Amino acid sequence: MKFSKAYEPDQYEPEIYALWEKSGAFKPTENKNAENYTIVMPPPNANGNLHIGHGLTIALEDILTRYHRLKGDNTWYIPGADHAGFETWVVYERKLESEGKTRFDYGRDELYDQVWNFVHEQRGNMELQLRALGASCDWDSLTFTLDQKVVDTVYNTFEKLWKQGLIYRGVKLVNFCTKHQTAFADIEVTHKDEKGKLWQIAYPLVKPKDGIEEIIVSTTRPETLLGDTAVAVNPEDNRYKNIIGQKVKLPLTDREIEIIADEHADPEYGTGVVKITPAHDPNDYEVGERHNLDMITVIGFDGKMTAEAGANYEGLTTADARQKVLSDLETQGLLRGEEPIVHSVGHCYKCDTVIEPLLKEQWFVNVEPLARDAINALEANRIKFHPDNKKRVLINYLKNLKDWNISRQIPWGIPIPAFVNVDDPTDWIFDKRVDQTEIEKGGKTYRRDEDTFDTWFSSGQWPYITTSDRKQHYPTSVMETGADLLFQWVGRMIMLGLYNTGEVPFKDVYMHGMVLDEKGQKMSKSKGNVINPIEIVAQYGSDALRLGLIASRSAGVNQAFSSSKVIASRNLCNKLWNISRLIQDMVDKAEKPNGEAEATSNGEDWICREINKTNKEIQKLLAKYRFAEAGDAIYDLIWNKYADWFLEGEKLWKNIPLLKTTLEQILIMLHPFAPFVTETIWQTLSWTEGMCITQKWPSELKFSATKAAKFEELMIIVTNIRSHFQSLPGASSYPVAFYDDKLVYDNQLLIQHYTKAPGIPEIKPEDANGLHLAIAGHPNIYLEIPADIHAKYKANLEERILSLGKEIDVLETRLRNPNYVKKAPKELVDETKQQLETKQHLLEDMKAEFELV
RNA sequence: GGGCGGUUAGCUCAGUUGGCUAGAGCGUAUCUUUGACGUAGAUAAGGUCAGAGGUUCGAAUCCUCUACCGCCCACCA
Repeated sequence: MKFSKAYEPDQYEPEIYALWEKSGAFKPTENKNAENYTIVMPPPNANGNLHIGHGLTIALEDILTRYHRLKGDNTWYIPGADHAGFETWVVYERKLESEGKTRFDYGRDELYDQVWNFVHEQRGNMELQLRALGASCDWDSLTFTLDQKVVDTVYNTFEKLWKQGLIYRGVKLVNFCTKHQTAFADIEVTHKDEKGKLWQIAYPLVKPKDGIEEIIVSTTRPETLLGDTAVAVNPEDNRYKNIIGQKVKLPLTDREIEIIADEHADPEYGTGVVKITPAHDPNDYEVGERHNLDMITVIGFDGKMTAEAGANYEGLTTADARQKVLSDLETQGLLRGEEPIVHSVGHCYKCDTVIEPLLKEQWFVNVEPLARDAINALEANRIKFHPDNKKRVLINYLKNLKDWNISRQIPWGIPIPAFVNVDDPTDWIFDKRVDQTEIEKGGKTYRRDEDTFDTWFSSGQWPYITTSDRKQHYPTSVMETGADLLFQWVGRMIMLGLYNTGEVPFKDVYMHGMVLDEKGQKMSKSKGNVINPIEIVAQYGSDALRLGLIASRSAGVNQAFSSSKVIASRNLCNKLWNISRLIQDMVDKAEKPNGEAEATSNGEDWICREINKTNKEIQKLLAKYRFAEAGDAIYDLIWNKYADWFLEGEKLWKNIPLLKTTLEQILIMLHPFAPFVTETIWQTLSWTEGMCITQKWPSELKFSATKAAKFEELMIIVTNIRSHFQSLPGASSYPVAFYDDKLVYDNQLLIQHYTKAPGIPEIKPEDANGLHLAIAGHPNIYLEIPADIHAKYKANLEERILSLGKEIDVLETRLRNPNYVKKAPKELVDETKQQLETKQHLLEDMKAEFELV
């Protein structure tokens, strides 16, 4: 390969990825003396496309992976693919719908096979996209969430929980989507504020007491009245105290229900009287349990009124039933008013259907013991969180966690291995023969439960399932995922990990925030503001996307996508490409291109020092997951130090061995962040061997601290001269005269090269004239400028004297403060003194100059 | 109702044991047809670190309060 003028990522990226993959570089090494480093990828939807959030996920995880691989750890990045139970099901059901079919046209096994085929036809896209993002994961270890080993582990866990009595079947109020015909966990329900009405309805007392003939309840859902089994008032509410225990006649029915006392009724709200419908409201359900009330189901799973609602209402939708109930009450004179209110209503997060709380028999996990262990582990700091505050948030959540409904009524998932006796609905057994709808056991016939597991029940076991072939990699090193998955995923992995293995599933948790659109809005298909990572890769390159995504981003915080950062990153790749092109050119032209890399000039010592510094900094920052700062550090090194100063100077010196070594070090250090361009360069350079991905992390370069410091002085001189050249009228360059200055004397050529001054003449002190440069430590440097320009310069000098005076005041005030001198660290005080001294000298020089001009 | 973030340059944001002159990218201004790069180089302008109070020799950073923006959880008859 040869270096073209500009780096064009799309020409190299696919080949480079193939090179890595074929070479086996993604496989974990098994070096006994090395540490194990393991990251499990949050499995993306097997048949979906990656979104920008995946871009960030992969960038962060792959930086860690590549860094630890370079450091020599046995590094294992485990990819996954998610069957995405409900998500995929929704997509498939839509497909059925478009074909004029419904799920009820098929049996469960048939549907399962259909979706399986559907997913496998679509599959592979996501995996290609992961490759485009550069994920250096071990593809042979890819685990699909329906793989046999997943199912086996999930069944073992279920059986263990079952045997220990932590699994129970219960009738509870569940969040039910009548369109998708499935229940949801509380966390999966989206609440939205909506305008509604609060109706007042009179319930007549059966036997009027103390002049009270009726009580008025407030409700937003009149249709549920048909399922009322009590009316509640607050026990402290004096208005109703003496009618507690009385009966009221439930309108539109022939039932009589009791007035009960319960804290749930808020005397401040509405009339202070609440109708209780245990079968259709979570709070009422709790009241019902406390008071042992009947639970009458008046709304069915189809979203229509049941027979129990009465012949007048049976078969109506809830909306129609509401209208009818209202008009019937109106007719009977029991409707006493309505007022508009805003209240929050639960919706299905996929189809937006209003969630009905319905009574349903489901499998539940008793989470109390699991949560307790998880809380203990968290409080004992066995897992470190980034950002730290997420840990407390999680503990808080776990403390209030309710039992976990793990049944879902969708065919696409892991079947629940439970069977019920056909003759006894309370006789459930655990059995793994889920491929049969009916089994025989002990002379009895059992029918399979048609439900599948909640996705999080299986993915909550992900870390130990995926590492089962290399058990030394469990617990994993870090779980990196989106902050939105703290409860549903991270929390469950910790609970189930501890339960099953006794160990925490990972040592660190790093949670990234959401990637918002450029205006800071949440991305969504409906808003049309979605950014496709693969398009960015095509346009700017995979490395540019990564660097751009991690730039200026800190843990746990939602941040806007910034295309300017992506462009800046693309430019960095191009810069590095051209740096390499220049060095390759120098190598090609060199007479003796080989030899020991050694710093032989101030600038070389300086760059060695800076490379070492950046090397240490990157290590320190990555250990703390401070990706953005690590990226900044390497960016600054490459662009502002290596290219602008060191390489510019090397155009004169051409220390080929050092150029080669320093370039290699930079390529390796940047490789985790920008794998493609660094590898492409590595493969293109004439002298490098092997692959960048499998190099060793650079060791320290030798340098002289004194010489490095000298170069810094030189930089100040150069910058000062350049600044004058720009600001002086006419904006041209002038000879730089000096006397009695060894640094300038030794570096005349270099100064001329950096400043483009027409000459650097050494003069005698008595010949000194022109513009005197005020540079601390270098009092004898002059710009030889014409007299008229010199005069104009005076005003500028005056300003600078004033501002320097202010700086000196600040330092003096600080030193005059006895507490500062007493309490601040000595080094700091000494440093301040030193600064003051140099500035005072400088001021004297400038004042003297001012007199002269 | 409970909790968590955020408020720093025109824009998007960094800034973690409190300590040099508060940084980056983009944008802006001026200059540069330097044979690595114009996806470039050089120089520069631009900040009462949301507001008020406190702790400290010293606060963008720690504490208290306030305002505004965003998110999460619970509840909403």
